[in-house]
Amino acid sequence: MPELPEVETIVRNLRQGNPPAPSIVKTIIKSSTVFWKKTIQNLNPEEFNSKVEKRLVMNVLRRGKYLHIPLDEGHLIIHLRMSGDLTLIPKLNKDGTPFDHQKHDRVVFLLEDDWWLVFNDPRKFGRIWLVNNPSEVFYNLGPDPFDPQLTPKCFQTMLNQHNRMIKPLLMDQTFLAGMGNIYTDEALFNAQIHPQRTSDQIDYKQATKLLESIQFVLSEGIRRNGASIDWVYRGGEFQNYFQVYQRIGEPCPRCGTPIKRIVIGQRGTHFCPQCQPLKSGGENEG
DNA sequence: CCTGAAACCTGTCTGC
DNA sequence: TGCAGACAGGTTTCAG
Repeated sequence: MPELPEVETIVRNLRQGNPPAPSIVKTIIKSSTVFWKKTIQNLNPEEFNSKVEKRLVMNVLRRGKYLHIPLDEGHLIIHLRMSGDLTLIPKLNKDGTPFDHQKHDRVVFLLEDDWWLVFNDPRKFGRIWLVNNPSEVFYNLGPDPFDPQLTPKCFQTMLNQHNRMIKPLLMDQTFLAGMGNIYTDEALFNAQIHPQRTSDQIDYKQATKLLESIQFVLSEGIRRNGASIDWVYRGGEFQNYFQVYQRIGEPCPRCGTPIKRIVIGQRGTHFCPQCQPLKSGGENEG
C-alpha cells in the first residue's frame, strides 16, 4: 500500500487524530509486543520493548516513504514496504471484550489512553527501527519531491547526471524519496514521457513538465487520502483516478489508444504507446 | 555505472 | 475442485 501519499495519509491521521481515533502526539507508550522478530530491524525484541516502554510520543512525521516518530528519548522509524499498515484500534471492543490481535499483526504498542497502535503486515517486508539519530536510517535518501530547493533546473541536472531508464531512476529512493510504482507510471503519463527514456536526454522543458507532473500526481493522491487497492482498504480514493496504472487495454484518456503493460526492472509498467513515444514523434514498441 | 535476477513473504486471482 | 503460475503499493544484494 505505501507510496508517499499513503504514508502521508497515515502520518496525518496519527498526528491530527482521525475520529474516533485520537492523535497519538503527547501520548505515552505503555508497552510494546513483537510478534515477528525480523520486523525490528536494528535491535532484538527485548531491547526494543525495554527502550520503547514509557516513552512519550513527540510528533508524527514523514521522510520519503518512512514514518518518523520522535520520542522523548530516541526515534521510532517505520517503513511499511509492500503490505504494511499502521492503525489505531481501541483496547476494548464495542461489547467490552478485549481486542484480539489479528493474524498479520507484527508489532503492537499499547498507549496510555487504551488504544493499540498496530503494525499489521501480511507479507512481513515492513521494518521498524529505534535509533538515537534518524540519519542512521535516512542518510542515503534523495530529496523530497516537494522540497522547494528542488527547482526544475536542479531536477534536470540530477537527471542528466545519470544514464538510466527514467522510471527506475524516479523510483530509486537515493535519487528522489517517495515515488513508487503507481505514482511513477501516473507521473510519466502526465508528462508524456516513455518510461524507458534515458535520463541524460531529458531536456529542460521535459524536466520541468516531469517535476510538475510528479508533484501533481502526489498532491492528488494525498488529496484523495491515498490509493486503496486489493484487500487492504483504508478509505483512500485515488485508485478511482488512475489514468494508466492497471488499465491495460483500456483507452488512453488523452488519445484513446489502448494502454500497454510492459515489465521494467521487475515492475509492471503501464503507459500509452501513442502519447509516450520512446523516440521523438513516433509510435514505438514497449 | 547500469541492468536484470533473486531473495525476503503471504495472499489472490486466472487458467487449465 | 485442485493446482500451478503470475502477480502485488518495496528494498537489498549480487552477477554480468
